[in-house]
Amino acid sequence: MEQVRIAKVRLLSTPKATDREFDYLCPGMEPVFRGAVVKIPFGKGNRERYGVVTTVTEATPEMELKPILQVLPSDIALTEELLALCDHLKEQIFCTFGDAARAILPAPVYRKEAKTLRFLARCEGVDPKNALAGFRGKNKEKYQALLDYLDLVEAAPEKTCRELFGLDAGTAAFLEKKGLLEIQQREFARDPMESFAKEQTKKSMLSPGQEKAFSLLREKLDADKPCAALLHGVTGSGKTQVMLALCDHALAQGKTVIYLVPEIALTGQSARLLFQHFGDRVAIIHSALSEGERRDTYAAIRSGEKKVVLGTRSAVFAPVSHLGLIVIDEEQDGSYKSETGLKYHARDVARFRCAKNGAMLLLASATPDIESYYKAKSGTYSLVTMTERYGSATLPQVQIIDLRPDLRKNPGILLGQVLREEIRHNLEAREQSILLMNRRGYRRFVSCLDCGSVIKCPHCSVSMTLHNGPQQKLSCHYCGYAMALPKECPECHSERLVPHGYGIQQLEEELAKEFPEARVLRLDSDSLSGKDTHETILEAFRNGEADILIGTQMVAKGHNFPNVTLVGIVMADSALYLSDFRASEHTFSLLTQVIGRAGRAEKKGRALIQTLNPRHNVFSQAAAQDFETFYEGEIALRRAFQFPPFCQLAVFTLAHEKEVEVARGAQRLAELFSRELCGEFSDVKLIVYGPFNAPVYRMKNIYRKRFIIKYKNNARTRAMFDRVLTEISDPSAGSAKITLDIGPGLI
DNA sequence: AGCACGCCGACT
DNA sequence: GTCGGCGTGCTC
Repeated sequence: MEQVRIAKVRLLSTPKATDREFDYLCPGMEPVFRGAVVKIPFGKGNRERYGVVTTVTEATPEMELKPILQVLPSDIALTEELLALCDHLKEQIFCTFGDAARAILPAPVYRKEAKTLRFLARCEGVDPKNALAGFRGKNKEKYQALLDYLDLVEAAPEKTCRELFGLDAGTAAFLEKKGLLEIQQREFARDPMESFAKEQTKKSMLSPGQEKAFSLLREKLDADKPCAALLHGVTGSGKTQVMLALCDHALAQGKTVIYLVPEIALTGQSARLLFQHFGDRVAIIHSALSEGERRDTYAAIRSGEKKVVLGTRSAVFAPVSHLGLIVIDEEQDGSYKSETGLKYHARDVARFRCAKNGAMLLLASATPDIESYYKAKSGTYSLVTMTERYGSATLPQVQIIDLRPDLRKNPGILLGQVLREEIRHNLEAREQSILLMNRRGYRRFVSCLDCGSVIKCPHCSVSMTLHNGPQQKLSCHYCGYAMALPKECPECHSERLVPHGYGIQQLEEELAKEFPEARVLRLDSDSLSGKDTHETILEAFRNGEADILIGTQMVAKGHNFPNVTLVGIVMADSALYLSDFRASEHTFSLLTQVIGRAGRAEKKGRALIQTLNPRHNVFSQAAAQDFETFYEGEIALRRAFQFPPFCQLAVFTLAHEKEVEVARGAQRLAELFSRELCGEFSDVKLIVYGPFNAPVYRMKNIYRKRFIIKYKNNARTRAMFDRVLTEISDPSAGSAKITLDIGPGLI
């Protein structure tokens, strides 16, 4: 037998069972090399699939091999470092090699779909009430539900409609032919950075405090060894200038830089400043890029044309060479953990890449993640602290207000006496105010006065949220299903349906009643529509077009409003009531950030925290911006109750549309855990909690149960997880789908 | 995951 | 009758 060139190929899109190497014949002419992306025939139908070459050998094939069809341009190919990253992610988060490779590669490499997205929309002049009069058959009800839904929401992505109403592939086309709905091709969003001027801003001088932090960090960077540092600075201490100076220093040494920002910040003012600072050298990566733009950006980074990559968490995969520095700004932000698809944490990917490249990882925050701060305290990271506010800005004066006396006088009120007076004062002084309302716990729902039932989403186990608009509408926060507010109770046909709970609309109404002359802007996901984006609303507020800005978390993040002198937190407790072990941490971080919005310029700021629980330490600690004390209390709790950083957390979730299948899978998984822990893996130390119903047990018609595991991350534990995952995927264990989330953001 | 092949219930 | 539903088994 003759020797031929054989490439070992791993598929880009594949389940666990085929996440291995397949042998293919190399074509005669084109060079095939490790890391190359190739198109190959796969399966009985020889369908074209994409894969990554891991090895090329000369050998005598033992069986008939199929040939590689095409080798993609070499500017796509994965570098050694990125190949190693794929292996690392497979090992650490139990994804497939291909899952990791797809997170790195731009989508057009492995998918050739249009850039458009299919939407279903209602047809002008179609009355859903009698549109289906001539129809018979079992699907009539589904079609009716779809048409009613489209009538209410105007248009929705086809995928959503299919999930909600269980439609099959041909239905949309069928109904379109009947003239009952319209199929639209919509473009993905445009690049929000396109309009940003590309002029470079002048460099600002560093203050003595900034200079000190900068030289400490520069020293670490210049050592050219893998290292990590945490830059902890109070809000307004000017961390950004320090980090930019460090980026400039790295660039001057011929190194490249990845600069990560939280999801919500990328369209904001601060991102624009970064963009302008780096000018032509920067490539920007975010979710709104079209696929073509993504491909071009990838090539520009890979070729070395762009030396800086600015973006949200996925930018951590950017194919830079000569990586010298990865910056993670607001490192405690939850958006660095991906909760869908590939469930990675950008910080972990960054640590791996820095270690491989002898680069520096720089984490920055005013309120670091407890786990990061622990690493800094215990020497894993260098800790650099900035304690002074930059320029003449001073910390706002903070009052903690007990709202209970106000509530006794006026049940249901949102603005207490003190906050009202402060708002009035600001209106008279022509200064601006921000009111923050935490979204969680602030939702309106509808229940029946007679039978007491709450109107629930037919696809999810949650109550529907009431929205006031031109028409009163109920919508589901989890699947997007919407319906008109019914006239009568679906259970008992009583007409006494009443709204409960408070929404941001109640706050708007209270303000309108108390301060009819005040101009109020609202920023939350409901208020965003075609022309009103985050950025336009914030810009309008910054320009003084309103006196009061009310909103959710969005108002707290990194915006600089020189004329804002009052910040009110309407109900500071709401995030504390979550069952998550990070609830205090998130509350501290949110309060600290929003308090920092007041009085950034020359004017002295005030902040008011309204609460039902004024003696809770987190409020006084956030008021004093005393992270150190907060941390000491929090880490003691984590140690006592064995939470991260003293152990790792993982969540196994079983999902299926049939409840019995989920129960069966959960029982089987429980058996597997106890079998392995008593048998082959008896040396593994871990604690299994569960099964529990997921916080939203049924979502989009899928039931979910889960297990929470506390464990130590080592090769033995990972081997055990792998064993359990393999066994549960066996058909005899049932058909429930299993997913594993390592280091969940929220539990 | 796709995609073949293969065996049963509704007409869209 | 036949189109299309999804169960089962395989992929160099």
